[in-house]
Amino acid sequence: MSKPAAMATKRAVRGSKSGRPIMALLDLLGRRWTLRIVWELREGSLNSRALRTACDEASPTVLQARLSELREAGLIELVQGDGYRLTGLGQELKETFLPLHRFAERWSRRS
Amino acid sequence: MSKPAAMATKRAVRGSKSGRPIMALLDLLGRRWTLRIVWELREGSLNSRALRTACDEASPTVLQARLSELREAGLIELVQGDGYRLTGLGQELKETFLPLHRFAERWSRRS
DNA sequence: CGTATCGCTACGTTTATTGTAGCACAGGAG
DNA sequence: CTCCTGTGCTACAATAAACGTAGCGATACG
Repeated sequence: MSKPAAMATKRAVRGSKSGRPIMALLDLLGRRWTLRIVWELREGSLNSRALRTACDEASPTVLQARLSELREAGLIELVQGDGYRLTGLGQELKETFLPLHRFAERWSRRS
Repeated sequence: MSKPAAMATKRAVRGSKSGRPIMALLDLLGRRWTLRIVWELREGSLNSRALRTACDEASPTVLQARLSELREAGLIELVQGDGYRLTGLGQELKETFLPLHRFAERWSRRS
């Protein structure tokens, strides 16, 4: 019980010295597996095990860390018996990312 | 020529085992400073020093690494006498991110 | 030449991530 | 009740990534 999982209480995200929300957001999303987690939850909820499988068996240590951060950020939530899922805010973020899918296709065909 | 330049040409990005472009893209963007660099270049070109200043004095080591990766990915380019700037593809990516700015404002007002 | 700026790199220290193992807790049989 | 099974989550040593400081070679200008 060394870490109550919510000890940070919205601690300033790394690199967000400017105080601008966009910087804090870019910093949060610029951590390993964060974007991936949001992406994998785009179609519905996944429990922690399924999420781990979806994320190429990422180590549970960092995965739990990211899940805690995303929960603190109010982007995902843990629902009993249903696993993790995007919150309303998370859904909005997801919508922002959907065009990324199409872009990735064009990008993969770069010369 | 310390950089072999042989590794160029679209080397597999970390975590892109699936081969899906979106995974490679999410992985590329999920590295420290990558999103930030694209963001800082959204309004025009910046040389390496100015970019470093814009990115909260991030260490040049990782900054150069990200710039190399982004150049390999064809998202940015280095123009003599003008510094780094987004390529056409990079501009497309930027367009995808613009809604993120507005979202960040809503997100920062979360309860 | 001396100076200045550019893109970029070396290298030792600090921080983040990985991989393996396992915990506490909650249900559902038997 | 006890024995399973699955869940969210954590410990901990090893590895990889990022940091911070310093400085390189090349170029340009006086």
